[in-house]
Amino acid sequence: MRNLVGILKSLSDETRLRILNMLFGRECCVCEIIQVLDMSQPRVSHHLSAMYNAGLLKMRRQGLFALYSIDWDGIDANTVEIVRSVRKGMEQSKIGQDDLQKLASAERILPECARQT
Amino acid sequence: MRNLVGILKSLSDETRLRILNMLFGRECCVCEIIQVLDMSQPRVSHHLSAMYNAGLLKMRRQGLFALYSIDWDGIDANTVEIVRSVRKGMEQSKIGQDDLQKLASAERILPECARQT
DNA sequence: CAACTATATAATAATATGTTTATATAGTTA
DNA sequence: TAACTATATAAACATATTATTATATAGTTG
Repeated sequence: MRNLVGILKSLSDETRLRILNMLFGRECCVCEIIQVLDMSQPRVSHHLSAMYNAGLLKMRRQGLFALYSIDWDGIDANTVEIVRSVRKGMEQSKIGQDDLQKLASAERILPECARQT
Repeated sequence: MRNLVGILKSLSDETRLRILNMLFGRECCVCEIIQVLDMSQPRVSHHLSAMYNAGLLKMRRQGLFALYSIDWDGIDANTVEIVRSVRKGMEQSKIGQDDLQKLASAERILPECARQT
């Protein structure tokens, strides 16, 4: 049950639901999430850590990039159902739809890096 | 989506999951919940209000008693699924099982009232 | 290896949430 | 209606969560 509370806690935040929504579609790197949400890097990293620590996400490195995705194999059946419900909820929301739209054109570089190219 | 966050927030607390678990079985009055959880009356009332305000619970009065129950008709399909998952999670937990056991022998009187009988 | 990039972490400040204590209210009963 | 009971609410305090700012680290490239 402690675990269940932990999962629910890690999901009870708007920013985290938006991140999760992005990850339903595909693996994302931190800078893509930063661009879509238009939030500071530490803020995004912090929320990713929270979901990672709750056991919701997994991460792999690709060079400098940290690629996050949903850890479908690591979560139990109950959690899967909760996460699926969140997905449905986000699909119906304007902000969730907009985020996915933006994600489609996001790039794996920070705005600053883009300037220097 | 705001609503979804609200639902998840109202569920991301151990005490509230325990209360919800009790309400899966049947309508409960506040003093029964107080007895089972062994918590102060304002504390229990506060958590009930939180779930009530989130739209998860409904309440009816029976004399002095306030009877709370899950508002199955008031919550949307997605929320129903989340709540069902919570139920499964609680069924598997020791504390959830113990609470239901205690609830079976709880009475609609506060310990203080009992003494005076 | 020096400079750089993407990300993480620590420290701090801001905000929200939960708990307790005290008090109010709605309904009951003598 | 006065005393009582079950519950709600408000105020004050304690704790937890989130955001920001600053700094560290891991990996890359010249």
